[in-house]
Amino acid sequence: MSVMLQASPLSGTKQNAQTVAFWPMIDGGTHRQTGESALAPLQGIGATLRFKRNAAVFSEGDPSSHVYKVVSGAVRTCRVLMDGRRQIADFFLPGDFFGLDWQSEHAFTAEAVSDAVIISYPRAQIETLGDTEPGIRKLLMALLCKGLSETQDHLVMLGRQTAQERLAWFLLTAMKRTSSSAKLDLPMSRLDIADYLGLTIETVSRGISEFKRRRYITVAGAHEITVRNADMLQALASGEIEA
Amino acid sequence: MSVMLQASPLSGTKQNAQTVAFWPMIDGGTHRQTGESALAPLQGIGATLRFKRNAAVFSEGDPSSHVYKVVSGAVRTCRVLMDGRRQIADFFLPGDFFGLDWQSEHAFTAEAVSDAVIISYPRAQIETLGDTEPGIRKLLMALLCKGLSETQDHLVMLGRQTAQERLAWFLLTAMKRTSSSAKLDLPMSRLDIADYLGLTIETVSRGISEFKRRRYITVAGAHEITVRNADMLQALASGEIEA
DNA sequence: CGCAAGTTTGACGTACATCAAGTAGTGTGG
DNA sequence: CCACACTACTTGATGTACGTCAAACTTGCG
Repeated sequence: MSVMLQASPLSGTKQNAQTVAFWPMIDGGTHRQTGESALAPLQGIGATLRFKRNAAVFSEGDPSSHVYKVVSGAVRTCRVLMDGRRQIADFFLPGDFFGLDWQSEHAFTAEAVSDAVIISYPRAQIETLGDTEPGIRKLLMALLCKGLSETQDHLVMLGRQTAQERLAWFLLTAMKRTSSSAKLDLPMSRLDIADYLGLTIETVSRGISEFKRRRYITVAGAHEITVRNADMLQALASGEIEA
Repeated sequence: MSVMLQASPLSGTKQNAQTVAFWPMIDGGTHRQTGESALAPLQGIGATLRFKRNAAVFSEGDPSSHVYKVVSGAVRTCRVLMDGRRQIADFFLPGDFFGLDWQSEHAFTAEAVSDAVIISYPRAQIETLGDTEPGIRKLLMALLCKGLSETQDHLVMLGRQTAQERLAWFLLTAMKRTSSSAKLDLPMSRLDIADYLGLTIETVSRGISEFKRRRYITVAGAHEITVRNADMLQALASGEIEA
């Protein structure tokens, strides 16, 4: 079982990629991906890695050698244009798989949003497993379909929604993902949210302040947001109601 | 073999879904999707359908019962918000497969951009074929990955590019898709382009006029655009150069 | 030919970006 | 525990790219 696959490119400390899971946990609970039963075959081929905040799990252009699963913390996939503009494609929370965009090379960079523990599965083994295990195949298909579907929703949002609508959509999506409790603990910064929604940090901040004023949400410490009126956010996000 | 699966919802004429392919053509040439060899198993399970311009192949919310392949003409997948705002997710040209977003229900509506001939394959049969034929499985996976990858590129464009950059990106993408000849015959209207790029029809038109002025392109009859300076378009699209 | 649909061009408005201060939070060392 | 610094977030003033409204022009089909 291989170790030391990754080193931390940003932080000066050297405590990355140190632990190997003997029996990596496969199922973190009831999360985004479908069909998470019958994953026993994945047991034993995963290595546990640790990443500090902002460390890269893989970079755009790297050969896509592994599939990853978040155990704790959070991960973002993003692309940075030459002049520094950045677009975040997705966030991944505990239980989520990522890195299966799978075109021989990664098209996006994956970074830890917060300190994170991640299991990596070698792509080659996943692929051969898929040939014999229909469950694995089904899972991969389901994950890809779900990813495509979510990316398409994201696309519509970026193409046609106003700043307020984007923000409402973001909060509702976050609720759905985190066991739909009204109390959200957002691991990402305002800048991350802005780059996910195709906005600036200032516009995100103003939007949140406006939602506070209208009592749609309450905020405690910038990363803890409680949704008080999901119906109004839903109406906003769907365009039933304007600004 | 079933016939009359679809009726034209828009046009008054009644000449839809009339032909059944005895041996449907599978490979329209060298097009977008990868691994188009070993598709013999698909032979014989496809039905040929005809659609008039703007007719729906399937609608958002319909059960996703089939996978489709464009034979001639072009197809768009789009979503319309309550107030009429529309976002086009993708265009499909001859040889392209679509409708495999495959989440039990279609998340987007598919419509013919121009009069089109399309082959439909029943999803159930595709799925059972996938269990026995590794080639089919690989193809589905490859198509999904390609779709995801392209959607992600689209996402970055919508989130972070200016109008001019979007337009340059669109023309370059169109070139790559249509055998990379410099002479493009765009089947879609300015409105379609606008809704694909997250812009208005006026902004698209102004952008094209500007490209004409700069001699990056020449235009004949609005649907025929010839790229004269792909390098400049590339520089614009990638952000090397501004407006 | 003649109309209708599609496209281009112009004048003007606005939502969001940019620039620029402030004001929390968060971690570190005394 | 507090002082300090640093980063993150908020708020305000101003600019601008693109949207909106409106009118001409072009194209293609009956």
